[in-house]
Amino acid sequence: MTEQPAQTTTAGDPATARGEQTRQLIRDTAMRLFRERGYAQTTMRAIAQEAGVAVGNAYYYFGSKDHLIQEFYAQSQVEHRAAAQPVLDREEAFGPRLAGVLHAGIDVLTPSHGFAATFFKTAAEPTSPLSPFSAESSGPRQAAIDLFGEVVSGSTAKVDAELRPQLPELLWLAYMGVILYWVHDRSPGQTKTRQLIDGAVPLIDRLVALSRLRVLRPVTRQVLDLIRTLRH
Amino acid sequence: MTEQPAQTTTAGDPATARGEQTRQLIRDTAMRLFRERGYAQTTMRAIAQEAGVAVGNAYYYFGSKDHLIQEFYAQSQVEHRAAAQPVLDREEAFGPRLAGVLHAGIDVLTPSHGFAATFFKTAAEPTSPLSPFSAESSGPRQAAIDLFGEVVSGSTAKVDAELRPQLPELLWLAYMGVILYWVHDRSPGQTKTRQLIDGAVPLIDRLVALSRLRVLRPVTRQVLDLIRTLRH
DNA sequence: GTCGGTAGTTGAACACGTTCAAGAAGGGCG
DNA sequence: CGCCCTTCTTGAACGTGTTCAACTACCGAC
Repeated sequence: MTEQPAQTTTAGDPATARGEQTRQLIRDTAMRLFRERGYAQTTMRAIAQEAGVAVGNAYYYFGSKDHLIQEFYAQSQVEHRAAAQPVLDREEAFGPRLAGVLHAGIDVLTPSHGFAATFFKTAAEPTSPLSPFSAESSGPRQAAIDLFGEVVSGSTAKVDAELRPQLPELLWLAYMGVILYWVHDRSPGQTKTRQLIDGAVPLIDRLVALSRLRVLRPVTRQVLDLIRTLRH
Repeated sequence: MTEQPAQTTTAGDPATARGEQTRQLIRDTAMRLFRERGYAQTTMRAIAQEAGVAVGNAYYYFGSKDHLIQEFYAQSQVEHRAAAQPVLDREEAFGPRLAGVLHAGIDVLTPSHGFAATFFKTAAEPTSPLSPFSAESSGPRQAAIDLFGEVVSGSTAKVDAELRPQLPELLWLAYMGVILYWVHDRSPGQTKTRQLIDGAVPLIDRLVALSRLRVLRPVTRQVLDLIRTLRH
């Protein structure tokens, strides 16, 4: 129990929060138990007990059990960004960049497939702050969209001028689609999801290239108008 | 309490189930309360009390609170089929048929938008029997796919021979996408969803027509191969 | 040092979904 | 009528997520 002997503000940490250690302790314990037992099988009492705090204390830092998921969400986004860096440094063509970033996302999530699947249920609820479309998720979401922005901007691909500003968000949406498939993917090692990425990327690549063609201009515009309308 | 005076096997009903009345009573009560208060706010105790039975009795007929949703699911499918009939009788062209059937689906769901939204959360969980992709849902799902089969088969559209067998399921998938959007649609009267349908149908229509073009044949095949791979 | 206020912590209590052992109701058969 | 078996029904009890009034630890101000 009595660890952290003198506290001494572990150097560098701003004086912001006294209970920051507790917060991280609870978060890390929860993540570990989620991975070990799954989301539903991990009780708040178990988290509290393993972390050595009272159950009410967990609720001081996290509004609900679901909010612990958001923590996972944010953490995964950061890991995804890091895992994508080598790809962004190495690749120049649009297709390989996109494929690399998508694969990197799945790489990061793979160890959590078992419990991440069940948690996406909560993310799907529109009213939940956990929804990837919700205001509460706007931080990680924007970071993810920016990542796909880098996929485009750093590439040699020539993109239709009207499509360009929408493309990062569209790619993020495609990524959400990949994750939705991944969540339901019961093939060993989620091989099918990898096939989905490798199959879909060339199509997206071709589609993006085609969007500049004179003859397809009306269709491109029609699609973009529709998307603009549907955004809130 | 003491209604249904003599029982007398209300003529026509097969002698199958003694408690069929109770089952329907619980189901109807649950649906009403879901609509009135929302899913989360409706407790099993409330359902039982309003139906005039014990709480355990509800569990005799429905494995869980979630299973009551499946009842709603099946019921909606039947209503959708009925609402689509006039469209299928009236329209001949592929586009209007598809648009009509999609609109009919949303028509049926609209009164339940408030609570249906929150329930789709459960449907999104892959391990749940409620998932539209699950084995338990295969009945309603196949019925829905067949409905889109009628959209195609009854139309004057000429469809690529390779695409033809996959098309009904693809259209159903698109319908699932529409519902996903509808669930998140907070515009008054879900107007945006209607715009989505009206905007997407011409695109789908055009895409289906284009699939027959010689030059696009490789792409069509590539897409179809991918889809075949990804199906389980 | 002590006072006061904020931040952090506690665990009992609540409402909920769900389970289950016990019983009641119904009907076929001798 | 009495028996037995299946179907149906009951409500108390369990484990869960969550709340909250009370308490403690810390820290700056005087």
